[in-house]
Amino acid sequence: MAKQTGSDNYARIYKVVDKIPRGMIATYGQVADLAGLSGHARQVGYALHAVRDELDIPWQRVVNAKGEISPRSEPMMEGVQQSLLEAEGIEFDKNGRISLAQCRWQPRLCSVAAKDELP
DNA sequence: AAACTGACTAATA
DNA sequence: CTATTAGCCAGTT
Repeated sequence: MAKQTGSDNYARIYKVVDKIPRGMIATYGQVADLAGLSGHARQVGYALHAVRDELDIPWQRVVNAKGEISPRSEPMMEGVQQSLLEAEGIEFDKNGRISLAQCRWQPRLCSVAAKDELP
């Protein structure tokens, strides 16, 4: 088919992130994998940066592989993500780290159903 | 059009 | 634990 790149990948990422239940978190790599972009964790972060607040994407539920909030370019957002997560019931470690083993979203129960329309 | 940058991950030392 | 290397893709200059 014609050009199906760029925004198409973003759409999957938004879809997956939007599936993350409240009180849980997912890593960039995980989102990328669920979006069918396994290995493209970088794109996930990039897509989330472009999503802005215009959409209802819970970008705050996406953290890096260390279970910590990644340092972003905008210092004004510093601490905002953590506050949002805490408001959802996420617990942070003393180092501002989240217990992945405890809050990691495990898409194997019945979520993620939406599936993707691609092979 | 080429080069650079960026909300990443994983492996290796 | 830190440091380094490699891979990935899109947007900006």
